[in-house]
Order: sequence, then C-alpha cells, then structure tokens
Amino acid sequence: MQIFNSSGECAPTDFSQSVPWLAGLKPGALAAFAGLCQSKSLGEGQSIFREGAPCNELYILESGRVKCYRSSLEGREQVLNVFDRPGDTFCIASAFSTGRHIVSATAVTAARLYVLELDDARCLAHEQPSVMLKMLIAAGNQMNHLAMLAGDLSLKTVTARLAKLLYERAIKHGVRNGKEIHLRRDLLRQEELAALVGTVRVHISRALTGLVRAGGIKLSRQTIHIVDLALLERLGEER
Amino acid sequence: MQIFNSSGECAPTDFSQSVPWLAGLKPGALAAFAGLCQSKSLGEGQSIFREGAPCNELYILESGRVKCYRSSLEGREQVLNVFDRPGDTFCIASAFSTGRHIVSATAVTAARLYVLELDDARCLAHEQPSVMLKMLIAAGNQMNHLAMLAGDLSLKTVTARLAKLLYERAIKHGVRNGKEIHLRRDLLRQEELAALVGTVRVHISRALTGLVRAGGIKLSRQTIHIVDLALLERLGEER
DNA sequence: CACTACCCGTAACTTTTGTTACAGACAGCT
DNA sequence: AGCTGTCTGTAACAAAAGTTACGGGTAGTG
Repeated sequence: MQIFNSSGECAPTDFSQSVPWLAGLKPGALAAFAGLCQSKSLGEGQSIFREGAPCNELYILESGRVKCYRSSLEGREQVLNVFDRPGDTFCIASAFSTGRHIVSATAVTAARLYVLELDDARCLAHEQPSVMLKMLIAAGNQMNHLAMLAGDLSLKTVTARLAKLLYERAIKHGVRNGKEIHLRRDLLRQEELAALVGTVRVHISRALTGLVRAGGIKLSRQTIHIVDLALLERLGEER
Repeated sequence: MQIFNSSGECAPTDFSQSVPWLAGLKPGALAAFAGLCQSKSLGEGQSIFREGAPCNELYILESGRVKCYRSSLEGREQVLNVFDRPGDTFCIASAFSTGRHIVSATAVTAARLYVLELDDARCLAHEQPSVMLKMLIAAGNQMNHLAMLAGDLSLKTVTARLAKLLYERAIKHGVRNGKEIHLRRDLLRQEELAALVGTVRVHISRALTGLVRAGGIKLSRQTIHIVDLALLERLGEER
C-alpha cells in the first residue's frame, strides 16, 4: 500500500473534461469554481476521512474509485456507496447537515479528488443555482441507493442481495448472457463482495456456489460468468 | 380507518406558521411559493404513494405523521423514515433523481400535506437558492439517517438497534431517567417497533424483556419507563 | 357488564447467518 | 522451480433471527 499525497489549486480546464455535471456552467463561473477547489491525490487504500471526524469539505471524484462505509467494532464493514465515475460527488450528506462524518471513506484504487471547502460550496450554492440543482440530484441518487440498501438488508436474504448485486453490475457494464465479470480486475475479492452485500466472506462463497447450482452463473478462476441474467434478476427480487 | 381527502390552493399565511424553513423568505416569494402548493388532507392509514409509481411531486408536512417504508412480498415492512415535524419535506430523493418512487409512504396518523409539483420545485430552485439550500440540508439529514440505518441493519444485533431506537426517542423527547415513553399514545405497537428496527414482532417482545433484565427499562401497560439512559446508549453502540 | 378484537408474552422449532478451522489453488517473487 | 502469502471452498459448529402457535390481558363496544 503506497501512500502519497499532493495538493494544489487546479485549472479550470481540468473540470470541463472530468466533471460532466459542470458542463452547463459559463466559463467565468467555471473559473471561479476551479479557483475554489483543491486537487488531491490518494494512494490505494488511503483513508479520506473517518466516521466521527468533523466535516467541512465536499469531494468530487476526478479519477479512481472510492468507497464509503461504516464499520463495526469487531472489524466488519458495510459498504454504503461506491464512487467510480469522474464527477461523482460525495459527502453531500454530512457536508450539508451534521457537520460530522457519519461514514468513513477510503480510496479503493489510487485516486484523484477535487476538494471544495464547505463554506465555498455554500456560497456557490447561492450564486449558481444550477450547480446546486445538480448536487440535489446527486444527493437524490445516493439517497435512493441507500433506501434500497437498507430495505434489502432487512427484507432480503444474502443470496438474493448477491444475485441483485451481480445483476446490477452486469447491467451497468453491459454484460449479457455468456459474458463474464472480471473479479480480480475490479478488485472484487470475496471479502469485498461481502462488505457490499452486508455479510461475511464465507457466506459469499456458499451463496456463489448456490447461484452456480441454480444455473445463474459459472465460476472460474478470477471471473464470474453470467449464464442467466433473467434468473439473477428474479432471484434478486424475491426474498 | 377513515379515508377522506380534500385539496385546494393554500394561503401564504399557512406557511409562515407551519414550515419553519421558509421563515427567511421575503413575503413576495412566500406568496409565490404558496401559490404553487396544493394542500391535501389524509386519513389515518391512507397511502400517499407506493413503490414503483411515477413521482412528480414533492411533499411538505403540515401536520400529522408520515412513514416511508419498503415492504417485502411476504408483507414484512422496513420503515426508512418517519416524518412528524411540521415542515418536514420528503420524497426529495425520487423527485430529484429517478422520477419513480423507490419507497412507499403512508400517513400513520391523520395528516395534512402541502404538495408541490416537481416542475415548480425545480423552478423554485433556480429562483430561490436559499430554499434549495434548505432542501439540500433536509436531503443531507435524511441521507445520514439512511446511512446509519443501513450500517446498523448489517452490523448490529436487533437488541442493539432497539436500544438505540429507545435512546434516540428518549433524547428527542427530552426524557431522562425515571420518565417514560407512552407507546400507545405514540402509536407504537410492537409491530411498529419491529418495522422501525428491521425485525419481526416476536423478536421485539424478547428484546424488550432482555432490556428489562439488563436494567435499561421497565415495562408497564402502555409505557416504557427509561431506567438507565446511559446503559441504553451503550447497548445501542456496541454490537 | 359481558363480549370481542386486538395486542402482548412466552415457548418450541426452523432457518438463516456468523464463527472457526483447515486444506487446496493461485499469483508473485527470488 | 520452489517458496510464500493471499484468496477460495468446504465443513462443522454456534448464535442470531424468523415462524408458528397459543393463552392471557386490556381496551373498546354494544
């Protein structure tokens, strides 16, 4: 695990390429925005912030992958959100409400972030309603995801949640029957799957072979082959 | 269960009293806002919207209590949010992202709502950044709640979640050691507690007597007496 | 007051989930 | 190739959560 860290003001041109939702902004406003942002590099596995710490920044992903999670005293982890598309904005919740982080965030891969001071974000909100609206939409998406997650955690079985996860991943990457999901390439060890689905590693192993027997997937070395997407969807919806 | 329903435009004066977060608005803006809102009455138990339905409104609570929840095919229910303070705004997530409801909402008690068309809400966002900011804060609070809930569902035991619920309720109502929580008055049957905590009725019964034995609470007819608030807090934090 | 419907406590049982342990497979390294 | 550390599959066990059933209390109703 490398740790390296650099920061500095960033140029407006960076944004236009890597933050889609700023596209509609006038050049002047964009420059102003850029002037407020710090750029930050993170090494793989590096912590961004931890549960309980005071929060006065907003983060915009430039590249890489970041996870937000909560963890128990015993060391189990529940991933709440994964951000991997440039422009993904996180920490909206804490930033605009409590002032304290309620989750932890870590760079899963090496990553680059734009960091926006909270006070500046609030100013921006007043001056650029369209930006604010984008943030509200982002917040909405994340809320939806969390609402689904919470519901599923309480109402669905581990196998169903896993099937759903695989189904959604397949859809997201445009994978159809017969294609595969590269686990290793996506940094998805069973441990990671477990944290996403809300269980422990061993159970993932069992559930995966369960899905194999059901005919939804096939397993080989580092990949999961999607055999029957419709079946996965169905299994993910029932309990 | 009575069902009655009425609606019509509402006067600006309503707002100033029942929606605290509109306080800072200029009279003109307030009037404009009021003009956009419909008022709606709901009977106890009446459904407001259901999971999967298209969503093009935003709701502001005037009075009463509303729950947002997801339910399984077998009929179990996971409550995600409860809104009971005038001015509480819900459905922000669906409104500003997917356009489809991802949860269901029902009036727990008789209730009155202001209903704002989504298009109008978006306009409002542009014209009244301060309103938008308030919404973002509301969204932030709700996200925080959901993140906590999801984490707790996966990482904590039922008893811990229940202890935490009781602790938070006590704090919210300013209840100290020796005081009580009126269940019946708050419409909290064990069935409700179960849906809040993410389990089944029977388990709540067991967990409650567990908390009694631990010395955190005492039970009598329709009330829970808080015996040791600090203990409840502790039990709610550990696993 | 008596009846009824609903709610709660408890118990026995089943299913699901988490824990511990261990051996085989694989990847990366020297 | 051989070594090492990490990841995976399996099994046996323990704990937590869900299911079904039932009797007893209480509030509300006629």
